[in-house]
Amino acid sequence: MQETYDSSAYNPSAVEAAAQKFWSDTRAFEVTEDASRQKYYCLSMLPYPSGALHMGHVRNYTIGDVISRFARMQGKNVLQPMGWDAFGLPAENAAIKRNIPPAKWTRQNIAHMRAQLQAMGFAIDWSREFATCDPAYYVHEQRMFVRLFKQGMVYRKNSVVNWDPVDQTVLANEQVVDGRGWRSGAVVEKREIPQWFLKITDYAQELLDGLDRLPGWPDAVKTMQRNWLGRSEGLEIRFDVEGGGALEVFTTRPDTLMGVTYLAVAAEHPLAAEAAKHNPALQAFIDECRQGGVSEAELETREKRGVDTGLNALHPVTGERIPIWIANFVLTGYGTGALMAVPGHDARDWEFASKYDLPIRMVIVSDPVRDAIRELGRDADDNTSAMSAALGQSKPIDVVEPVAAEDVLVEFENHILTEGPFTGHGTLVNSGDYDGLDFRHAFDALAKRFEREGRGRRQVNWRLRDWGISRQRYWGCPIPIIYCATCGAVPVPEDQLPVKLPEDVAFSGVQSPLKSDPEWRKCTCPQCGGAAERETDTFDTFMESSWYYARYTSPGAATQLDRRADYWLPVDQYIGGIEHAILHLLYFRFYHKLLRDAGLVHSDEPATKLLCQGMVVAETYYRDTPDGGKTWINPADVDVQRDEKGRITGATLKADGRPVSIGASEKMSKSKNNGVDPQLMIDKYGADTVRLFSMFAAPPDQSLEWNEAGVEGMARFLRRFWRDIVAHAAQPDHPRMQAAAAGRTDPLSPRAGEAARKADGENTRDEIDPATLNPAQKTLRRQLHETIAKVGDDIGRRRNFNTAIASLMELLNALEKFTDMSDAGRALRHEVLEAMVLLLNPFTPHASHALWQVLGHPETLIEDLPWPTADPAAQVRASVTLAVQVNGKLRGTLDAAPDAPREQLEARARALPGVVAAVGDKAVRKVIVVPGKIVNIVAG
RNA sequence: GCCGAAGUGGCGGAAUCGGUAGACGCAGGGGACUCAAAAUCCCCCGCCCUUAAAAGCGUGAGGGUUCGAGUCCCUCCUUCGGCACCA
Repeated sequence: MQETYDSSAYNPSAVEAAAQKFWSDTRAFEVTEDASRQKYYCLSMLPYPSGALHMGHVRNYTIGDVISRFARMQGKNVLQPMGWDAFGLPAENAAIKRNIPPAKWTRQNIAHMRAQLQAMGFAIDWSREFATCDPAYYVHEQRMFVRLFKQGMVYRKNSVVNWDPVDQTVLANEQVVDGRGWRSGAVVEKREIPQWFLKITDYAQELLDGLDRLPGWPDAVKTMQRNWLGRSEGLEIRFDVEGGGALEVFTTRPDTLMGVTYLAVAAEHPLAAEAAKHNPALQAFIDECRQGGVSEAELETREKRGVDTGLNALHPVTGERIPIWIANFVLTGYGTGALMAVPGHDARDWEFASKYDLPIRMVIVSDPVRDAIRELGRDADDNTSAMSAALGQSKPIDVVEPVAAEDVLVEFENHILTEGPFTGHGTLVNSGDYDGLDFRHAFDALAKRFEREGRGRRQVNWRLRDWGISRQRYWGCPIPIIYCATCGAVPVPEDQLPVKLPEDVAFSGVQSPLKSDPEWRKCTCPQCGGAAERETDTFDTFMESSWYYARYTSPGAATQLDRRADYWLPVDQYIGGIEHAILHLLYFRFYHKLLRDAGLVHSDEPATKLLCQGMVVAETYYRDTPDGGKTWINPADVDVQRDEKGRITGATLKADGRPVSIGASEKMSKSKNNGVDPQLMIDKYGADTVRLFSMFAAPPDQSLEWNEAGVEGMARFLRRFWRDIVAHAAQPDHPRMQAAAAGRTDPLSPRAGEAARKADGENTRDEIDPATLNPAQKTLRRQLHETIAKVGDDIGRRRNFNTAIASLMELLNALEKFTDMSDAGRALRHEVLEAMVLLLNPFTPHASHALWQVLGHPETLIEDLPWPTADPAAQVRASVTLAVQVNGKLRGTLDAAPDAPREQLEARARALPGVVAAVGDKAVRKVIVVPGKIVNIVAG
């Protein structure tokens, strides 16, 4: 490479262009399978091409890039691919707003965002790139669907959606705001339509068990998935309905059966419709329940309400009549759509019963209450309590303090009736033959009884529901199904796939072009040859994002995957936002098992390690508007005022100098106008500075607050580092620079090279001899090797990039204080700077690419250089500082050899003036010595 | 409502296994350099009391365990993420 920039001052745009050109010219990051090397597949969640890169993307892909480059410097064969999650709702919205076909809008966005990713310098193998809207991609998805259809893994059933009665269209949950359509403002209705489902519940147990074999996944994600899957063991019990019919309910608490005081069914339950036939008030309530959206958050936060149907069920044990209510919190499609309510021992049932004055019956008692009852029951003559009698008490003995025991019981009962339910496990009371049993025994006894009577059975229930994959939208992958009047739903034959989505469409309204075009759907039945119609629904976009990771391994394959997948899979490190903890990551795991069962992959889980990064937030500023709203002002347009201690006292708009209000730090968004455009930051500071700040400002799993002053701090650090290296390399007689030049083959531009080329290079290749170093040199060298160890550990094991960068800053601070210009001093400085260039490379690859050359090396791919190794010998300390405490409070410190004996440490600690003063004339009762850490003297 | 996280100086954060709370950076104060500014460099910087030294207080709130708690346990508060059709 000839001189293209002046190396004396740091010029990010020239440095970055040169490095990127080198990577691109040498195809540095294109990889192939190599059985001789350890593979490393580092994957970041693929972006939705929304138009431009946002800070969340920058953060996500920088994390992936740091891990990828680090892994490659450790000698691994690293794959880091990129693609586009191209189908989805925003393209349809853009189409309506801008009058541009979704396909065109999407592909324009991809082109722009690809260029932005390249400007960030990510080490991506671009040869594997694809967009999920490419027919060459989704054809395999359609084939897989047909395969699953034939296996019986797919079925069609009615399911409820948000219906906008004005726009006559199905709305996404996101498009329902306060129960109304976002565009029309009409009150949304629930509507049932037939949809396709994938039997993810067949894999529920495996998805649950698999979590235990994912040590590299965050516990929070695994817990959320466990709870989402929601395995519960219980009984399904049939309640006969008075006058005919029956209701099936599922309960995990059969032990509370005798406490059932009402049953509740969903408004959509057939029994509700039956009861409402002659009851207008009931019908009105059912109609009311139809209003509003279908999201669980909306249903669960709604006020719990219900109406008595007037129908009664018969208790399966006592035959007692139990009222049946319709309740708006009973979800149809979960379990049986009906439940038994036990207000004494369930919080929601209790709330409902209190509101509608339904009876509350206590049938489970805690252990202390049980003991009190037994105490009372010892004297059966004096005791008429049904509960204690029921507990099977026998031998009458004198009760020492009957009043105290009675009080416990009364208090417990009162608490349930007035304060709230007892929801724990305990002992059954008021339960006839089952009195005195615990949860397990009651469960078993009732299960046996109902199984014998044919009235119920043990059952495992899951909260997880099957995956509804139909969407009533245009911009998605067409579902390859043909509807024939005689043959029913028939999958499209293999040789007719893909069913291509027409891309050149007018999309101005709310109706899908697939549905409004009478021609597209016309076809013939593959079975009988008669006239038939295509499915006009498309797949949920989670379908595409569930297997893209596997397709990256087999670019261009005619089949969905080929043998190359076996080399790369599973993913070694997956990185994405925590917002995907449940849905995407569960579908991703599910799909991998489907691929496995089709023989396409040979592992059980798609990714061994997972990192969920936090959001990118920024401060918000606003002014109140006369109509009570707020005008949000971008942080870039605001000046902040501070007092002499640096505290913020106010903010003003740059344009008019008048005050603006300061809001909270929130996720960057259009609505709060607090987004910072990564492109502006790259243009102003360079990609390396942007990368460095986004890794330094917070650990990856926490939210990151964007702060431009902080970005300037990173730019300062890089300029200092640059300047120090240039100054060091400019010393014409530098011994190590000569050594570096000796091994060099091509001419280099930086002026360090000029000096280096003049040197003869002889007698200069010696390593530093640690034995001859003076104390200051030893200290710096120790810090260097401690830093090497820490940076590797922080990146590789802890994934704490912020502390890795902090330790590199500390090392540079120490180096700048090290002014030793002897040969040994300069050689040591050279060792430090070379190591720092390599250690910083994952974060600032462009600067490292250039500075490596300034240090006298030929232009090379730094990722192919070995990661520095820490020398344990260099890290040995002659002495350590121990904290000395008296009663846990710090009273002094002392320096001692790391292996100093306990007695010596104790004696020296007790002699410290601060310790003497704190102990005073108190007796020393105990001394705790933790070698290398602390001495704590317990006195008093 | 349910599930999962997080709360530490003026700010972002550090403290990795229960062992000196505040590394590193930002902001701020003081100084050097400069005709001046920018850039750069040096010093200070948790709160409180104080001339100073020293003491005291301090990790959202309240309890607990421990020689010792930011870290472990219990209760509560606040904020954030998810809740199946946003991606």
